[in-house]
Amino acid sequence: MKLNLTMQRKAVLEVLQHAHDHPTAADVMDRLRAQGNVFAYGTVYNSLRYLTEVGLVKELKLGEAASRYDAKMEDHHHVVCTRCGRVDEVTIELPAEWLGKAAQETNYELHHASVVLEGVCSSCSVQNSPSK
Amino acid sequence: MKLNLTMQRKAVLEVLQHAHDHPTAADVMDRLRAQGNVFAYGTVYNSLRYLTEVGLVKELKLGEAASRYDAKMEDHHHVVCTRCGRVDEVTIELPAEWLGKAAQETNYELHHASVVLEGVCSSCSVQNSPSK
DNA sequence: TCTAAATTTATAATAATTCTAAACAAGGGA
DNA sequence: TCCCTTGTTTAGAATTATTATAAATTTAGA
Repeated sequence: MKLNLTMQRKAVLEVLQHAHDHPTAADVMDRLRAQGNVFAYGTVYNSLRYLTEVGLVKELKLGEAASRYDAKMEDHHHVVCTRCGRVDEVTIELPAEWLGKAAQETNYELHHASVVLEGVCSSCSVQNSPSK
Repeated sequence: MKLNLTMQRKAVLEVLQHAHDHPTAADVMDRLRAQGNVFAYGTVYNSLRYLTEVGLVKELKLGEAASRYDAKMEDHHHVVCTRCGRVDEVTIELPAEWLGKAAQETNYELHHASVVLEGVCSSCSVQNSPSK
């Protein structure tokens, strides 16, 4: 099964590779449009699915409505700012020891771990606390 | 602001308290129906939101389409079986040291951490490996 | 070149959830 | 008690993200 990168798939991949954030499918669509590539919605979703399947991008489900996509393939975790919604990356790895304990507790054969942290990012915490 | 537990909210809460799994809104709806409580969908969602806001239940976003709800309030993490979709709990806590490093790396003020592990549960791994 | 398979497209469909407006209920004064 | 305000439930419409469908198009291989 060899890689079949059509021009639309290539364009989607490039958007993700040049992004320094974590765009949703709609974001990807917008950025393609901005550069003159008008594809059908289905094509963008299809491309994202294809690229995910062949392992060129990763789908992030961070508990928001929409999935985000990421071309950076090293395994990493994420922090979401509860004030502004910004998402940043956490590159340090979960201690193997902790994963071992979790596997033992649950009796699962673990394949993957994903941590979503929540907090307030530095720019939001500079502004005075919310009134609420 | 005092607690306002209407009978529908109470019924929803009770379903969650008696559940030993992690029901979705639709599951809650079904269980209510099964016991003769037919509420509007909006009401179930409303109740779940209210109960979450006052801190009696927790909304779990595990990367599936639908949110799951849980009346168990101690903080804990989850494992999802990639074969059968079953969800189990992980009660061990993330090492504070790791969280500290994450806070340092990201420069966030962290409030909450949620880990979603993926793997194969014991009953699925007993059955011979999938053909795929 | 011809054919079969894969892909794109536009659009319809689905699933989970929220919104809306009307009807209802409850509680606190006058 | 009656009235009024406020909050809640209800049914159904609306929204959002995503997937499915079917026709048209492209691609690759014989």
